Amino acid sequence: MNQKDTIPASFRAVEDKINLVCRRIPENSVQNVVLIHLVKHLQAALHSRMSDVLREHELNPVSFTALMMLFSKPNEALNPSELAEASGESRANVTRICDELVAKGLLERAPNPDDRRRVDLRLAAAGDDEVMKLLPVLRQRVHNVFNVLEQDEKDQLERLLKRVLTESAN
Amino acid sequence: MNQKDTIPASFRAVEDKINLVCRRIPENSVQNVVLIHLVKHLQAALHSRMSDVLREHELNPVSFTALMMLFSKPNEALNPSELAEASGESRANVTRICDELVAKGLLERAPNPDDRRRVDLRLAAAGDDEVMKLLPVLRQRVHNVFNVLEQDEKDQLERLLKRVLTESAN
DNA sequence: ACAAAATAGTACATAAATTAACTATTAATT
DNA sequence: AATTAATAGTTAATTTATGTACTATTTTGT
Repeated sequence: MNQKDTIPASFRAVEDKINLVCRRIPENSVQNVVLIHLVKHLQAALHSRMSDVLREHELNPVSFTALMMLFSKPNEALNPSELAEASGESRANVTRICDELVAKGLLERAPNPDDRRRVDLRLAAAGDDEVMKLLPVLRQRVHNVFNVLEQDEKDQLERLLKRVLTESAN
Repeated sequence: MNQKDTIPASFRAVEDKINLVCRRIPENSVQNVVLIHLVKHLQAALHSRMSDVLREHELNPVSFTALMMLFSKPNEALNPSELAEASGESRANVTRICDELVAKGLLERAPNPDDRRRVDLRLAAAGDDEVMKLLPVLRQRVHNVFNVLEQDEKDQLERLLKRVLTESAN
């Protein structure tokens, strides 16, 4: 059976048009363009699922990721530059997100004792609770979509994505 | 050799923290969370690369995608709902993007003769030219990042992404 | 034939993110 | 020691996107 049949109907419209575009300009690789759009659509679907869960808690995927990254090291601070790198956001965006999370009582900022350029960020107890509460729901409603794949397929997907990311991130 | 070594340094920070999070809540699958973040980071890297090319032409990835989808069928109109589906954007966003593209002279709107709810969208000649000009540059600077993979690896990546997208898009 | 449901597209208030510039501070260079 | 370069974080203007509600129109159901 052609595995390519198992795609959402909405992506078929995307793929059909990419096929036609690449007929008009044959030097393009249909497959490369399809892959780009697959990544975009999958990211949007994952983002949407996360948003649906987090909206009720007045959070969004970016602010939740920030909390989760701080949750990883409850006894250490991160600074905004580290958080920017860990969450894939710009430093300006991290400032904005931290403003919101501090206002919600989920995160605490403090001056760094050793370097006055730096700010120490720590999860507040309420933030820790929020992550504890939300991660199981996210596992059910978002993370588990990957369980449609077998273990060896997940391993392969991870390797392939990492190689493309390495190539594209410089 | 461990293929997982070939990741950008910036993603190592992500993966390290995900590992620590999943030590605190062991029911989570490190790999599923890693996969979600891989997709997010890859999408951001691809988006950034596209933006770098398109910015000089006062376009962005979403407006270019709209042009490209119309470019696929130069002799037929699309309506905003079809374009929304083809580009993975909301109908409200498509209205906004079309406003911009009409203002730039790259796209034309007309009433649909058969159905007064509908609008016909067509590429203007200038839009056609823009796509012709930009696709080769995008191929060089964006699409070709996937050429780090062998053909069978691209096939596998496509299949796996489609299966996860099918699972997550409903 | 008429009413109800659904679709199409837009408007607008609000949310989210980017970009460039800035000040303060530390690190590196001379 | 002094100067230059780099880093850290923020600000604010601008860009991009969402969510909800709306009107107009067509389709569906009775």
